[in-house]
Amino acid sequence: MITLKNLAERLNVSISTVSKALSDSDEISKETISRVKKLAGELNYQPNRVALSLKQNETKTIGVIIPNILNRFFAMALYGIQNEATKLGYSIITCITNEQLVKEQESISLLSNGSVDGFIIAVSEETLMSSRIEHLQTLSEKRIPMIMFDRNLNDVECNKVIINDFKAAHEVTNMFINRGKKQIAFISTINDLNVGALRRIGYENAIKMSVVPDLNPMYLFIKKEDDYQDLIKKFLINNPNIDAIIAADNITGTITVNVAINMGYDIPKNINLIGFTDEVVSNLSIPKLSYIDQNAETIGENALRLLVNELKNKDLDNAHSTLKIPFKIVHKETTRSSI
Amino acid sequence: MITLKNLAERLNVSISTVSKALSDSDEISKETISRVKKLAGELNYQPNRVALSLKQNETKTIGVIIPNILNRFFAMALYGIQNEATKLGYSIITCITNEQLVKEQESISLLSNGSVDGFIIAVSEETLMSSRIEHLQTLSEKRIPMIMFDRNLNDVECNKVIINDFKAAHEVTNMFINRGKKQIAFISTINDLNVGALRRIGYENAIKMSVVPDLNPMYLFIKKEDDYQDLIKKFLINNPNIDAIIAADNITGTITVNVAINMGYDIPKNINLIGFTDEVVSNLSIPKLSYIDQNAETIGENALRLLVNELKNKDLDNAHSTLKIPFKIVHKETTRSSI
DNA sequence: TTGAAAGCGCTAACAC
DNA sequence: GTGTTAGCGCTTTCAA
Repeated sequence: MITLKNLAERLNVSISTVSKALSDSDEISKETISRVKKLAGELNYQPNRVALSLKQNETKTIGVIIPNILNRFFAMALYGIQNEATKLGYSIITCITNEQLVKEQESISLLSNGSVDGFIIAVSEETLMSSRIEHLQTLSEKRIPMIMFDRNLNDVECNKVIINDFKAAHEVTNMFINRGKKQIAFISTINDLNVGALRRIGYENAIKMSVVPDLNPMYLFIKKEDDYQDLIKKFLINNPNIDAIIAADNITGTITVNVAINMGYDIPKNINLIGFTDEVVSNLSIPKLSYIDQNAETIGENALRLLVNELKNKDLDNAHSTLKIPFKIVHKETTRSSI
Repeated sequence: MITLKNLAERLNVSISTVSKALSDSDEISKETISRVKKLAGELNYQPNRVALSLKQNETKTIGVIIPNILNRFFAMALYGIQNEATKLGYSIITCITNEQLVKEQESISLLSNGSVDGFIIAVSEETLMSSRIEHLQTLSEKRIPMIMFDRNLNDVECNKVIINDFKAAHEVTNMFINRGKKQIAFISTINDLNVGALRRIGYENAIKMSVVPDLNPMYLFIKKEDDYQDLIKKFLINNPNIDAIIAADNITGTITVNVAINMGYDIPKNINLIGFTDEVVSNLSIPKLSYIDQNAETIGENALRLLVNELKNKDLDNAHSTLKIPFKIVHKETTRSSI
């Protein structure tokens, strides 16, 4: 690793001269500047980031804590965060908590020793369920900025980014009602998560507010360890008149299409279907699954932008708010109007 | 952020005394040690990582460069890397190159200024195709240790981790041959990648070496931008006697099952199918796709372990080698013996 | 048993 | 226009 000192020695000038020359200081003569820059170029000098961080008391690095990288939503959010970070000159240290509170606590504690300037966090399922939030409050106390996204905790004071899950579910439910669907079911593997709950409530609310008579909510709640295909099949057998399904997570929609087709249903003629997922997953079923796009990448980008903003205005003590990113309903084949 | 200096002032001792006390130096009296530790505990002192890094000339951070986080293989590998890193006391800075050479160059250049102690890299498609490897050679010159995995370049001298893709494809092809299959097809969206090529060659080789007469390779090569469902359907129509299929990537296997079922095929009776993918994807089709598990997590873990090993023995100039992680053939429903 | 000082690589206020 | 110095937080050698 080549340092300012190395350059200074070779050029027979002082370290500070080199430093100033490299930053085009007008204290330094044109000639010296070009000599310095020439050598720096030749030797491929790069300022040592660690020394800079120590000096400036900022690392230009952000800690990203996510529960599960195999979940496409988080993977895409991470991609958005990463991209925006690069643009703004930041690096990302990622920690995957695997939905465990302990790992989340460890990661945050590990990184809040000056390793990062701030955090972007989607908390683990365990954290949501247990409401253990001391590790997050510690960050506030230490005045380390943090943004939460997707999995938000009301009791933690910070800026947050989500999509309007309630509205999304509400809207598609109403769409089904307007299409004259009478038995609209709701399938979820994530009822324990707040996003899962919001989607469920949006659905429920639309059903209950409807003026259509005899409209009742129908649920299939699945646990992570269950056999999805099996439970969905049984659910369809037990409820043969279902004519629309909303899948609250990013995978059961696809599985439901496959199961229903396999049972001989004609989709979308017999059943309209929509999931909360994305383009790639949509292509994994025949017919292709319609979906509510959660704009994960946009969520990530916005989370990062908000955080960098906070870092730049650390002195100002702004009030916290929650940014709602618009969702997008993408009609593929499972909601083709059968009229 | 609370520092040694803070502690020293409060305790009316010198900074070095505090430092030594915290590391249980026997130069310091028991009493001082306990006083120091008590206060440090109360104030929740954590040594500043940046200062430590500068002093020790190591960051305990590793740069991980991967092409695409939405690819489950890389996501799982990252998870393995991350986990093992935490165990060994390292952090991970992730860069996603989105399969672009430029981003790969930028990421590496950005991080090779002392930000990380070493790299774990799966190069981008563009890098593979263009064979532009200066940015990787720079790392060797700078003596920054690096491990490559999955996407390996022969011209880059470093330790590498892969699965034996050739053998895996060879083995399943032979399995199909032994089952009496006569028209064994190979579908791939990744023929441009070396893993893709290795799988193809393993398949070809098994076909060619076979003593069964009239056995010929049959290919469907798909481009990323193509409509997968459509091309696969046409392929099946044009080759109605296919009785076995190997899907070289982690997604076309599932799509092929769905397309074939949709066309009225009975699987696995008419066609045996296997993909290079994982458990979760396997569950997205009916019948469930059999697959070759690439042990992505294990690959990641091993890559990290190798790298840390190198970091610990930076002086020793070991020869480089390629570690082959065993694959696992997981028989689900699409290879159920139809006999 | 404790403290002073140097130094990791860098910037910046302040001399000269 | 250039150099000296101090200091970011830490460890470690050497001195007291």
